[in-house]
Amino acid sequence: MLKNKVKVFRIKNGLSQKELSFSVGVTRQTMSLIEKGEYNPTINLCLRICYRLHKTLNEVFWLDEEEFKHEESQR
Amino acid sequence: MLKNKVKVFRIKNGLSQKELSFSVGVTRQTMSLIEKGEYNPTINLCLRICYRLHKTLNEVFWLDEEEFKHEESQR
DNA sequence: TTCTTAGGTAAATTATATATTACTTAGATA
DNA sequence: TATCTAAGTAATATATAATTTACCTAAGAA
Repeated sequence: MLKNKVKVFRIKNGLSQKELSFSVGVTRQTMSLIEKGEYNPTINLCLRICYRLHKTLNEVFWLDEEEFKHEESQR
Repeated sequence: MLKNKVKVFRIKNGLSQKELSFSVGVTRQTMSLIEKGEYNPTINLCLRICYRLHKTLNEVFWLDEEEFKHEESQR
């Protein structure tokens, strides 16, 4: 399951959904769905969001799934 | 412009396109286009690729654009 | 020669990210 | 009472990520 901290970092940057979404070139509705975790955004958009929030991909997006909690399970 | 090091890390892990793509649940064609930088994959797929290659998002994907080379230009 | 693997690519299709429009609630303010 | 901003959400439409099928080249092995 895809997790993210967009909302937390957006508020820390003093931005509204409207401001952040305009700043990265998407609609407020899209940003709302991303924050709620109901979207699987493209990496390009994720990078634009991260740069705007002065954060890195690793800090903002991650997968929270059993299969990924044990990195050596495959291979 | 979206850049990535998928091909480099895939080879370092001793994987063919076929093996990596099957391992993360996409087709070989999709992986080929991602490696060539002609796709803007979803963050979920990027994360699965990274975990499979034992790398982080920050190590594999980034934007190479003028507007993102100067982080303080906006705001 | 033939056969297999690895990889590039193109066309058509499907799935889904994103946009558009619009309605809603809640809080702050005049 | 308005009126404004912020945010959630739903329906429909559009753009594009990803699939499917198929063809190609190159290299190595039988």
